[in-house]
Parts: sequence; structure tokens; C-alpha cells
Amino acid sequence: MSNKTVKSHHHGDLREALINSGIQLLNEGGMNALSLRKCAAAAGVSHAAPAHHFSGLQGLVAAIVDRGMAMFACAMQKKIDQADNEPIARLLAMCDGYLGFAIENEGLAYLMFNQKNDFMENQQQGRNANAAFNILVDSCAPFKDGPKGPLATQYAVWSLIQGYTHLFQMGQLKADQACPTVDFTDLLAMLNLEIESNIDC
Amino acid sequence: MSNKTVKSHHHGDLREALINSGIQLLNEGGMNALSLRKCAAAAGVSHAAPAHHFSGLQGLVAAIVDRGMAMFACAMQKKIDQADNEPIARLLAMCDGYLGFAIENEGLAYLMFNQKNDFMENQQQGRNANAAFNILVDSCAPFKDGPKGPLATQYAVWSLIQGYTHLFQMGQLKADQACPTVDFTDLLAMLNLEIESNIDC
DNA sequence: GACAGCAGCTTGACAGTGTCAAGATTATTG
DNA sequence: CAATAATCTTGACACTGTCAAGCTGCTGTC
Repeated sequence: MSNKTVKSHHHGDLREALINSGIQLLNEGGMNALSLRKCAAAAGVSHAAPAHHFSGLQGLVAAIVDRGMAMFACAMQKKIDQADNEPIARLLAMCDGYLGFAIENEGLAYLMFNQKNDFMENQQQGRNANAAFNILVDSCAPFKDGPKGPLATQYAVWSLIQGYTHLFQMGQLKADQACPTVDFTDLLAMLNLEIESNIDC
Repeated sequence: MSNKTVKSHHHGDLREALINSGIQLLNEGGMNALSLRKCAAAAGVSHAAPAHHFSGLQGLVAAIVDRGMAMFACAMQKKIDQADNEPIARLLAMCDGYLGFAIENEGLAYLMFNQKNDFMENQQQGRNANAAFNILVDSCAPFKDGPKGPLATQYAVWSLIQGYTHLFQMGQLKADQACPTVDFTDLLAMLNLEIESNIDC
């Protein structure tokens, strides 16, 4: 497939090619369009070749999720960097990036967010996932925790944006009836978020 | 299989049996354990028999989701009926039933909540789904809508409980680190919920 | 009561899937 | 250069959903 070299027995960068093919299949045909054999075919390679780079389908999925997490973290960070240097604006920007990523990468995001997460256990695998998670944590850091204990703000925001994104992905937020779509900004505004004193940046 | 009648060519209630087998398979072996052929085998019937009751796997899934929605609505209503006759208590009870159902029926709930919803379009199919949805709507009805428009309360609560449930299903709420699990009550307490005046029950 | 029609189910086949074992080819290393 | 390891191919297997064709027994009509 390469025009630089004559066709070799070795692909050269099959692992990368398989991940890319997988993401493309996901975003084109949704969850059920992903298969080892189709990835192999898209990379111009025999059906059993992927087994030497991933331990079965689950391994390919893990690699795709890992790649997706890097893209996800990047998408959120980009929005945050464009926002005003103020806690609420940055939090909203993070959520904007969260939802935007899920919209622009529908199949990939579905795979990522609906996969049981063993990342915390496989430390090696989850570096990108942790990076994405830390962006969420950092965005919530300037706000006081609720009276009922620490982390409440963080999990409230996470649940809210994840739930909203999920409802969107499942087509539950269509504005087909009289009511217009409820914007996420309005939902976040309902949360009691108090800025901790003496915080800059 | 029945001890009342001799074995007949006809099963008698195959449709029900297939749905029940499907739910059992889901809750025992998770999402990937569900297959038409295994449902058929569990019902003691040939592999192609389901095709005469459902239009393929998708049809069986739709029937299972429909059944699940009835159970879901029942679970929420039961909790609400046990709660104090007061808006906040009833809202919390609804969320308790929501999460509890997902915990007690892991595989089924995963199938239900991660399926793109065509219920609003297939009016006939979605009666049970609408019943469950209406319980959510009714639980939010006593509360004022936010300043930014109607339905904000409803979608904030829905996003929050769905997101929290989803994080739980994906194993993101484990209290493995120093922090204990964040209770949903604490998250709901962070929402600005004002009771509308002149409402009883 | 007999017979046609039909719904319920079976059998057999097909393409697609993941996974394994064995072998062929290429790159790397001593 | 030769041995070894990495990479990929080929072939096979069990499992999946789906379709076509046929068998079985119930139901309704004359």
C-alpha cells in the first residue's frame, strides 16, 4: 500500500494501521461495524494478522480506547485553553469539549464510554485515560466541595456531563416536541458551585 | 418440557419464554451472552424458531427492552410509594429505584440504557418506556423550572441520575482509593431545587 | 367429519465472526 | 553466513444471525 517501498511481507506499522482502521470503522458504521477481520482487510493484511499485535479483539478495543482517550483529553484541553481564565468558564469549556468529542466521534465515544474500565488496574494501559480524568478533576478543583464531603462537586459534574452526553448519544435530547433542546449550560447553572477563596488560575 | 401436557409440536408460550431466557442470559453473562440461538436452546426449541416471533435479533432485543422498561417503572414506583409524601423524598426515592434497578439487573439495564431509542417513534412499542419516563417527569414536576427555561430541572435530574448510574455500571465509582464512595444523595443535594408553591401530593 | 389453510416449528445451508495451530517469509542478531 | 525471532499467511473450527424450504398439528369452513 505504501508508495515508498515495494510491497514487503512486513507491513511496517500494522499496529497503528489497525487502530486507525478500527476508529474509522467505528465512526462510519457504529459499534457493530468494528471487527478484527475488517480492520485487517482495511490494512491490507490477512485476517489473523492482528493477533500478533493485540491479544484478540479485546486487546484491539483496549488500544482503540487508549487512543481515543488521548484524543478526548486533547479535545477538552483545547476548549479550556480557548476559554476565559475563570473557573466557571473553564468548567463549561471542559464540558463543551466532553460533549463535542462525543458528537464528533460518535462510534469511538460510544466504545470508550460504554466499556468497563480496567484502567485503574492496568496502570500502564490507562495513562491517557488518567490524563483525561485529571482534566476533569482540575476543572472542578477551584470549587468548594459540598458540605457532605469531598469530591461531591467532581462527581456531580462528571455525572451531569456524562449523563447529558449519554442521553444525547441515545437520541433522548431531540427537540421534536414543543420544547426546544435543553442546553447543558442551563443544567450546569443549577449546580451550587461556590468558588474557593484565594485561588488564581 | 411442560408436565401438564404431553410434548406438543407447539411450544405454547414461546415468545414469553424467549424473552425470559434472554433476560436471564443477560443478567448471568452480560451483554455478549445474549444470542438468539442460546435463547432458543434455553427454551428447548430449534435455532430458527425465534424468527417467527421476532424480526431477528433486533426484534428480540426490542421486546426485552420493553419488558425491562416495565420492570424499571415498577421498581421506581415501588420506592416512591414507600417514601414520605414530600417532593424531595419522592424524587430521591425515584433515583433510588433508578439506580437500584440498574444494580440488580446489570445486564438487562445495560441493554436498555445503551440502546438507541426509537420508542418515541414506535408509539406502540414504547408504552412501557413512556410509563418509566413519566415517573421521572412526575417526580420532577413539583419543582420550579430554572430561570433559563422549562424542563431544566427534569433534564438536570435525568442527566445526573443517568450519569451516576452509568459511572457505577462502568465501575468508575469504586471506593478503592482513600476516598469513600460518593453517595448520590450528596450529588442531588447540590442541585438548586425550589418547590413550587401551592402543590400538594 | 373431511379437507384446505395456516401458524408454529424444524432442518439445512450460507456468510460472517473470533480464535487457534501450523507453516512460510522476512528481519535481526551473534 | 547461519540461527533465531518477529511478522504475517493459510487453514480450520465453533459460534453467530439469517434465509429458504419443508414438516406438523391446530383451526375454521363446507
